[in-house]
Amino acid sequence: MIDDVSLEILRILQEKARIPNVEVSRQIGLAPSAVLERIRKMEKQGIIDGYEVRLNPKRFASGQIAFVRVAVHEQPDQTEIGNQLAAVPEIQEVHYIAGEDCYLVKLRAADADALGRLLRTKVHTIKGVVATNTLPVLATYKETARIPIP
Amino acid sequence: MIDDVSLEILRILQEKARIPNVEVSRQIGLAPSAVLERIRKMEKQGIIDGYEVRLNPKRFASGQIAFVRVAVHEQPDQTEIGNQLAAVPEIQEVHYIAGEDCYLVKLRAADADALGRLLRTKVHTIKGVVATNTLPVLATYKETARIPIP
DNA sequence: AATTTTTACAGAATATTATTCTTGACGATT
DNA sequence: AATCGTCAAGAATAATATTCTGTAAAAATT
Repeated sequence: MIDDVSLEILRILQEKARIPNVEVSRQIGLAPSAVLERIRKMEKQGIIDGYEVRLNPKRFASGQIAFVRVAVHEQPDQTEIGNQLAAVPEIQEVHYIAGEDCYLVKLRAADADALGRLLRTKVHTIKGVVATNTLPVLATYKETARIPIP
Repeated sequence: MIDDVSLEILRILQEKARIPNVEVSRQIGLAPSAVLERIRKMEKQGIIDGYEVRLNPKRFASGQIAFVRVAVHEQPDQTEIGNQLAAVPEIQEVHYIAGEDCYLVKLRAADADALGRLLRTKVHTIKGVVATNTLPVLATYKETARIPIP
């Protein structure tokens, strides 16, 4: 369904989206129209979700990262709580962890105060949920995630 | 140094990089040449690090996510270990955690075997380092990070 | 305060690229 | 063999990027 040529296109776009189509076609040795066709197809199929700018976290950091473990007490619907957490703009990632029966949430907050406020007003207000363990990040060596723009 | 107009440009590119420059200029009501000038400037300043394709993790997932806590025993140079972890291609993120004296590493592996092999061959071979706690992810509700292409 | 310097932006001209359309080749299906 | 669908090349046209020049406002310098 997705062949080596399309994978190669994805690899190129992963490094440098926003380069012209002809440049991609030159790199993989295909006509521009053919490459365009493949890209449009993957966009339609939902494989390609979009394109985004990669910001330098050291030059453009709005707040510090923290990982928060979120425990679930009552669980009427597991999926529902995940979606509610995902809806909080400050929360970058929501993962449900095997074995630990909790979510691991990655977020950004300006400082400790903002983090506390965020947990109180947007996390603990979700029914049956409590943040049990916060891991503030001191330094980041590699991060490919989207950085929120204020 | 970075004003509201540039922030607006970043917001647009965050949602949809790879839209034409003229479209950006239309949305913020500025001439294309002016927008281009601002973008090039931010690229030079290192605020913009690049552009990448956003892949749909549900449609295009190569392996499962896992978070691994990596403890540091000997520490000749803290930064050096962070960089060594960051150099492993399968590792998506490397964060140094306050208070816990460890790294929190996010990675992707095809299955449990591949995860074990990865830890044995590429993590434990780093001197003074040991993976203490692996949190396999069962479900992900939100993720903005880069997905590795096989 | 006057002058220079820098910065931001518009507008036009040219170079480059995107997009569409047509065509042909190849494989699979009937 | 005929038909269908897929894939890709090539040409033509539409759209866009990029560069250049000029101008006005803001900073910096004297």
